[in-house]
Amino acid sequence: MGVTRKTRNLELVLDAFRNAQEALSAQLLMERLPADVNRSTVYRLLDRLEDDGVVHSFLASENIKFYALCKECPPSVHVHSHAHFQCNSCSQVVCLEQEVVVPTLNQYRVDEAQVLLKGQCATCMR
Amino acid sequence: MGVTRKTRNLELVLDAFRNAQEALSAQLLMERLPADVNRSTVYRLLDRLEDDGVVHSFLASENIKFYALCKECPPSVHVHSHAHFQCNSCSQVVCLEQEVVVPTLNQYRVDEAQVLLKGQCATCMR
DNA sequence: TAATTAATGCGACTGTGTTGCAATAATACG
DNA sequence: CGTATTATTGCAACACAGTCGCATTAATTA
Repeated sequence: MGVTRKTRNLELVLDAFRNAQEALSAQLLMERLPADVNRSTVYRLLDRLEDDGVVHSFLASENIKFYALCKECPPSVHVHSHAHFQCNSCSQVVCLEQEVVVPTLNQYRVDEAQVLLKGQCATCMR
Repeated sequence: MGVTRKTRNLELVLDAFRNAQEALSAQLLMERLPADVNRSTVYRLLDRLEDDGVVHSFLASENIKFYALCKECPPSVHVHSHAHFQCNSCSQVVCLEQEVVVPTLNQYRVDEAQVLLKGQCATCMR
């Protein structure tokens, strides 16, 4: 079950995502929120927002879960096979536009694909 | 720096991987080792084996790192863009043969691609 | 065989994320 | 508006993967 009540914390989290160009981990998100927002609350909000299809999540380096707003995802076909890029130097994560061609497998039914590309971002390359 | 000495624990770990059809997390690996093999030792062996290019690692669900033997990877071009599949029901992880077509990006230099496909394996589908 | 040093075991410690529970506050309804 | 309902919150404790320092053990070297 997802978000049903409009609370201060919910608004703060949504604003943080709207203002962010990149994907955010719970940790990064909390750094952008007032210090008095509870850690558990943040995790619970992220869960609910994901249930509602408002954000999607994926794992990046160091076993850190990142979240980003779902922009052009048709909620019906909510598969998220688009790729994410993480810079090995600054650790920043961005959502890419590209959909990834998921190989067809005859032994498995693929419901979801997580693609994380890693390398150097433009800023860290120069 | 990687593995240099041939120890009992090293042999046990390598045997476990050779006998496994699927990829193993540190946890799963430890279940297949004698109980007296220390947890830290397992993690350190995995690190060394990865440094040496003997195994490769990737993240699966629940923030768990999985490891598998590198079979046909040319050590020179050690990029590991091949996909992995994880069953949402039994959580088993396998290495797939398929290489994934990595999209070319002009703003980023991609050094590595991690592709995790999720769904149902043949056993869990019936 | 002795010296060197990689590997190990242990225990304590991170850091991410979860949970139970009581208190608080957003909504629904009269 | 005032009250009842219940979603949300804060807190503290917890779970778990993985790391680290350090003293001990054991594989290799000479």
